[in-house]
Amino acid sequence: MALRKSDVVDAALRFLDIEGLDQLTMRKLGASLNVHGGALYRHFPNKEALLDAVADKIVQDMGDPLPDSPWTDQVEILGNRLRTALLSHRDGARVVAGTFAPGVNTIVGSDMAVQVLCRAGLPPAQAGWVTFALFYYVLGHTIEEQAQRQLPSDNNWRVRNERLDVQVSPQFAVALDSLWDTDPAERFQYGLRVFVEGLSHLAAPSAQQTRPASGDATREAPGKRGNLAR
Amino acid sequence: MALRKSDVVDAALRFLDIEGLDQLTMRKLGASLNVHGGALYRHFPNKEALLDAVADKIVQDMGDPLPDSPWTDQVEILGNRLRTALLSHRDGARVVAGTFAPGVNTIVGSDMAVQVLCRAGLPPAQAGWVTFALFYYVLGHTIEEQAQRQLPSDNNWRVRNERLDVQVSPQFAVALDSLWDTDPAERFQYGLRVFVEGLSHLAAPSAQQTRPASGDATREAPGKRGNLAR
DNA sequence: ACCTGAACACCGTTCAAGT
DNA sequence: ACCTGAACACCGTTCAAGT
Repeated sequence: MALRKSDVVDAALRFLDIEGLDQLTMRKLGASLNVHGGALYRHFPNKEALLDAVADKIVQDMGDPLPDSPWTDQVEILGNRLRTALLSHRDGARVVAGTFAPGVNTIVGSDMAVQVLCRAGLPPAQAGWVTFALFYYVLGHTIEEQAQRQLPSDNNWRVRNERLDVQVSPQFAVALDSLWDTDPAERFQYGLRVFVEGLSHLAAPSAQQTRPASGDATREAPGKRGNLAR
Repeated sequence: MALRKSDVVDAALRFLDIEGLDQLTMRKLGASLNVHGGALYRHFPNKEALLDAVADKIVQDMGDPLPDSPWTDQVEILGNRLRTALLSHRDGARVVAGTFAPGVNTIVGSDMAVQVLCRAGLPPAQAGWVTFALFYYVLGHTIEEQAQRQLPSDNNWRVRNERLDVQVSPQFAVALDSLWDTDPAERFQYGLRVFVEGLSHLAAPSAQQTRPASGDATREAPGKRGNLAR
């Protein structure tokens, strides 16, 4: 039979979809390949390395060529691409979040994001920081999506919140409800757009400096955007 | 002696600072309280509930009153406050990220963020989405900060990247270096500002509509998602 | 009510021995 | 080279029994 690394990764992905990350143990994964758990250590030094390989396979399409669109669209495409990749396997987001050592696909994808952001006018260092920021947003959002998807419907924030008997503002109550009533994709899109909107103002020299680029946040003169308060 | 819940939480926080999350087991935590591991189940139904309580204690100051500043500053203050709270205990970010059931302090803090964003002009639902987006960013950034802090210096992305022998762009190489050369606080601040900048343009009706406020992102660039549609 | 002692049902990982 | 079988050193959790 002679198992290959890729066989183990494929089996792990299949196992993930059926049983979920919490059930994925070396013994059970081995059993799904008609092999003892210990045998997997011929192919991976430990479970972490195995999951790193699984994570990198999950994000394998991130580096696909981008359409020749405005950079704002390209950033949104990358964000959506990552979300789609994470959602395409059960607990995919948690697996990728737990990655310790980035793999080839992760690096290629990040590189692509950095380049898009540089073309948008960001210095390379800042492009890197922003790439991570976007990554964190997508990961966090998708982890929550996948957690919510597997939750019994009587076990949500709203209910918990009531049980804890905390006084919350009416706005917060509405906000909480919207987490359960609104399509996750729409929520995701909104956050992504906020980010891109901020970038388009900080990255473009012409539109820059509506606020100081650095310095103490508390220093700024009040009232600049006071007209928004209602 | 008669242990209280708060004694256990305090001991867990102390244990965390000394040994880290990976070493925190029920047996060892019990031992640090001169008690067997099983005894902790008189105070918490399971380890998860215990860690939830620890997480909520970590973010206990989030709801402190905010200065009467512009909402942009208030958002940045909340972000910095959360980061500071997470950094104040070893593996604090990972503990909070693993929270299943939000506690009182988490709810109060979120509520505060939602209200700030509503005053900025966002509808409550969107304010909630944005609050989560900010939360994800801070968590992700801080988890990475704390991971980096505990890493041997020969074990970073740059080195890994070379070992994997992936071709990366010169911009990406610079970006990677900056992750190790730049003060994490500065990187954090930058991402926060991008976010706030985006908000200040999406939340204010007057400054809005530099891009469509809603709609399908795919609409602007036809065919771009063909590779994602599985 | 709170804790001990001991067990149950697992883990990840290692390694001599087989093929 | 790859896998088995069995062990090692742990886990979280439960529960009768003690105090």
